[in-house]
Amino acid sequence: MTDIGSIPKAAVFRLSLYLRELVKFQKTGVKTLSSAGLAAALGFTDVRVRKDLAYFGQFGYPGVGYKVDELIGELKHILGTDRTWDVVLIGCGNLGSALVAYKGFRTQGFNIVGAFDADAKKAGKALGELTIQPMTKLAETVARTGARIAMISVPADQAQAVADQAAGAGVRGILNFAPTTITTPAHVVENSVDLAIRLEQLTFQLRFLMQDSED
Amino acid sequence: MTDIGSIPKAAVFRLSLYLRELVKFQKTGVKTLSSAGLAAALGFTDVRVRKDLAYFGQFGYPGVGYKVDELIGELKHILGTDRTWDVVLIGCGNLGSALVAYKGFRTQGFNIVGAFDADAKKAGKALGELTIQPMTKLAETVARTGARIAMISVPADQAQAVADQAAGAGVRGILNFAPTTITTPAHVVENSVDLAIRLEQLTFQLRFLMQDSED
DNA sequence: GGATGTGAATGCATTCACAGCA
DNA sequence: TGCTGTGAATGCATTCACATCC
Repeated sequence: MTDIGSIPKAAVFRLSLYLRELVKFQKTGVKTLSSAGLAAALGFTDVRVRKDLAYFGQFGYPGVGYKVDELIGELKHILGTDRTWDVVLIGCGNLGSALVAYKGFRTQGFNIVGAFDADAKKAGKALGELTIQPMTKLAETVARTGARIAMISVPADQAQAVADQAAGAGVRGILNFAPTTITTPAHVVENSVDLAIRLEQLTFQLRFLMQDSED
Repeated sequence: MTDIGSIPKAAVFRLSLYLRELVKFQKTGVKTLSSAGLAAALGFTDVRVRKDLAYFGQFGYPGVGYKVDELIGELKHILGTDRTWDVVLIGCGNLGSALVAYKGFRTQGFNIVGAFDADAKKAGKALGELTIQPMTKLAETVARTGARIAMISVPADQAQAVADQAAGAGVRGILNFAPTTITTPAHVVENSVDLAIRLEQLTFQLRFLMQDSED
């Protein structure tokens, strides 16, 4: 197996973009696609596509290109989405509710199998097809379902405590939507998505674009 | 004004993390902070913090560190959040509803001033304190409010059309939550957030961490 | 001919080492 | 002494040029 340390993180991210785009091509009946064709759809160069794929193996056919079905299978295998992943959600506020209802997870093989909230008053209430459970039930659900991923959408000041509980319950990957930095043990992978920061990055670019820099 | 082209994108992103962390320090009454102190809170090195800040100016005091209040002001100015930004939301499904309700935007100075949906049946319905409007009203609202940012949370197959309409209406920045690549004119900045891809990146790391690689 | 795959060169971000200031 | 700010060195990602194969 390829050494994960030698692979640029950016390349792995682009792999997901390639997969997303390939599925679109597949739906329109395209059977075979060149690196240049895939690159054009994403605004990249053909070399970048080939170099990214080359980190993981040789999937193409010289003179022909890539077989769409085949490459989709390979990318799913590499990214780990050739199987289903059970996920628990912690934090059932506005964002958490949207995450449960978001259909895009299911189609990618992510299955939310439990919803939890620290607020005891929420326990027992319905959230989509799930019933909100108190945090005391987290470990039990993780053990029973084998869920290895937690999505955290709690207020910033609770995020670290909740992450600790998730790690303690046996979760191995955390997607953190709380607007704060959290730390996890070495055997738990953590990724953060801060929506406000994403807007902030946009305003930075906008200030230059709009030349209203009054210094 | 600093040349935006010479500044690493990653550095700008970290600026947002610094700001977020500084506000936390401010709340606990910290008046002065060294680059090492700020770095430790985020798991970075002190040099990285200083180098990132140095792209934009000299904000520190040798032998002392950085004055928390002052640096917060500088970072907000750099990032463009020393003012309020009006934002329109396009796509009032689950995710869109959560975005409207998300309090984190308001506290960073982002104000959602209009909610739009292509589905005519949704027009007139309430969404938080807003009333959902048909897309035909988009240009008018953008012109009236001066909103320069659009958040797009529509299905993938509508995203490009909606982005075109937003650009046509005078929007200059787009935060795209639809799981697809969209293109915009040169004078419109675009950033994408694909929630499923974020999970996918996590499973990639997990497969290696959990050593269940069956090749 | 038309495409992939890859060593070599380039360019960019990070880290190192230290000058300079309070 | 303690800390910031920065030129120089390193390391990493991207691009270039081309060997290779259908």
